[in-house]
Amino acid sequence: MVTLKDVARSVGLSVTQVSRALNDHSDVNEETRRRVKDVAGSLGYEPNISARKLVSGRSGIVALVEQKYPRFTSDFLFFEIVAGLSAEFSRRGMQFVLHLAQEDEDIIAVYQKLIGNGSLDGFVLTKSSRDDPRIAYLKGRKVPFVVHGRLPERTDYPYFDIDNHFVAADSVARFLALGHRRIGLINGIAHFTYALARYQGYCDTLKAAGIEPDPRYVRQGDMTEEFGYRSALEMLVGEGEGPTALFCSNVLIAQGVYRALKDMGLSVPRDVSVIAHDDALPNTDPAAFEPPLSVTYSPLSKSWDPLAEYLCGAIAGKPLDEIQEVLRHDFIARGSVDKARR
Amino acid sequence: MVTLKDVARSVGLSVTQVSRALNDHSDVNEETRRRVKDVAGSLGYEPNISARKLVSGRSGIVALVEQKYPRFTSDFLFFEIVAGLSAEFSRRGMQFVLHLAQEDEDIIAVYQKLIGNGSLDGFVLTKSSRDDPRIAYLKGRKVPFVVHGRLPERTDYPYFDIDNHFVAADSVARFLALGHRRIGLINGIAHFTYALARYQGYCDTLKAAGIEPDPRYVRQGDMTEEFGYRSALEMLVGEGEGPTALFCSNVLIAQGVYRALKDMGLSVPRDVSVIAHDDALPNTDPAAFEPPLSVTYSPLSKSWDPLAEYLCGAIAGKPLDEIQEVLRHDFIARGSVDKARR
DNA sequence: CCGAAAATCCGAAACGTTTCGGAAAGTTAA
DNA sequence: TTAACTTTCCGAAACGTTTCGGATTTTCGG
Repeated sequence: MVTLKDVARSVGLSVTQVSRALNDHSDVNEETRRRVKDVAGSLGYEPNISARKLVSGRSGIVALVEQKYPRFTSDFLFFEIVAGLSAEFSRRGMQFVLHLAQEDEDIIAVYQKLIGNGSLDGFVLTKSSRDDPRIAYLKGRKVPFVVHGRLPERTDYPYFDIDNHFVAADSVARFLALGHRRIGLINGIAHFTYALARYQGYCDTLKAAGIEPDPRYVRQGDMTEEFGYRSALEMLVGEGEGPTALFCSNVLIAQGVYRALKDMGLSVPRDVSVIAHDDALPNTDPAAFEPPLSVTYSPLSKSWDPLAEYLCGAIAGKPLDEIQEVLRHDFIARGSVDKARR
Repeated sequence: MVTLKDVARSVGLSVTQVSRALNDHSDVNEETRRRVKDVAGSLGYEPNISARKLVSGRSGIVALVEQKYPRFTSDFLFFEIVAGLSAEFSRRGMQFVLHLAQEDEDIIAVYQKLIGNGSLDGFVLTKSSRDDPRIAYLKGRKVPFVVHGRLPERTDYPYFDIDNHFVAADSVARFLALGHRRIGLINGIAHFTYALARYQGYCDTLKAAGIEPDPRYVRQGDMTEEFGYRSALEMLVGEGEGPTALFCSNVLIAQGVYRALKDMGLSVPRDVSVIAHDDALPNTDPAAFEPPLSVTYSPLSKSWDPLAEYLCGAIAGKPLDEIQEVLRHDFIARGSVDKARR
């Protein structure tokens, strides 16, 4: 292994000055700096992260901790996250690693251990849930982190999120404007913050229009095609009148909804109008739907850059208001929404 | 952060002795060891891995380095690997992390950097390919690693592999025994060692039976359902006689083959016999095929334990012959194979 | 040409752990 | 009682880096 000492000897300087040169400190001659970097490069020097972390507290490594769950290995959304974040941190000269915790482990204990280990600079948290214990814990230990999502009850930490309340509110408002009164919601699992916010947006907008949300028109669960199919079937098959408009929390659900409607001989948008939220994931193209699906559009892939940026900011000690952001979606009108007929 | 010094002060011993107690060295009183561990536990002490690695060379962290590729986020096989390895290393008190390299990075440079960083104890390599440059490099730098697979031309490193030559040879031999002469192979991408070995097994067995392998009956590519479908179609639709038996390198391919045969009005096993290799991945159950699919059975999930074990062995400096293994598959006969009729 | 300021450099300490060599106390054999 | 072990402990050095404080040289205004 080639160390600072080797470089120093080879370039005829002290270890101190070599370190300062490589780290772009101010008091080193420009010509010297160049020479040092050249020599270090040709020697194949790589700073020993353990040593660096030990003395400076910085390792340049951040982690995403994920706990295994049953659907884990088929959750391609998750790997989209890993790939995206990895690229962004890499671009910033940092290392991003995935630490997979076991199903039976206490997640807080895992963080505790990793922090105690002292080789990470910070964490990215995804899938924030109501009363997320991780946030309270990390905040308490003063470890830098950034959250993909945000909690309704506290926001004193770095985060990047889309305006999920508005995602649902916007869609519902559009339905209302077209005369729909029986509007349904097929949402994600209730304890995730994004699902919660969408549910709130859904309820608030209906209430503001003088409509009491009807629990028969609301389903919350795993956002799969199958779940969308089942939910739509249940809502429309039961006695009483089914919804004339449906908001789906992702495109997969909408896929299931389309299939269910087809199976029942109903048509989009004549019988039922549909809007879905589109994360712009690969393998799902709402424009290819028949008819093309109108969406609230907010590519997940736009999150990786700010998430990385804000975590780096948090590590660098930036003030909170510079490392928080809520983004609004775009609405893309296609052919799946029409005025109410029933 | 609570350090060894804190524990030492709290328990009234020297830092040295506390360290030795926690690491189960011999020259510490049993009663003392217990006391030390109690105190360390109640103080929430976690050894600082950076410091440990610096002095002892051991961090307890191993990594899997994967380079991004187009299908990455939908490659659930890969995440099966990550999940499996993670669990096994965790069980051994080690940490397993995933480092995702970018598409445009030179993979050797990535390893070079990670090694220079000096915070990892070793690597797991998957998807070994012909003349895999990673193996030569790691071997040269004397960094511990274990390979999932093995190279035909060199085997002087720790590995775990199944007998891929025999996987194909066994299947082909069974076809031959039933009178088949025109036997096809739908394989994985040619430069991966497992695909290469299976191709060899396929050719060798045919030749031993006096049959010259016919390139029209061989396809090598991405192991997807689509690829299986296309390949079967091409082989059977072209002029001349198509194969009467097909060996598929995984169950997805076989799925495609079944669909192609159905589309062409051919039946399994009357018109074409089919055997596939079954890694026993979730979401694919060969017994549920119509007719049930006969397979060479070798669950991928059995690899994680030996891979972890052998990498730990390599780190501990065990001799090579204790950390190499080639496993043979089981053949499971179901309803997709019959004697040749054409 | 002098003194001060700026530019450039360096030695030594520190981070938290493991380990080497040895010390002190207790035990056993003669 | 003494010599030789055993058992149990400890001080100090080392790993490779960053950083604090100061030292040395160069530059420049007057």
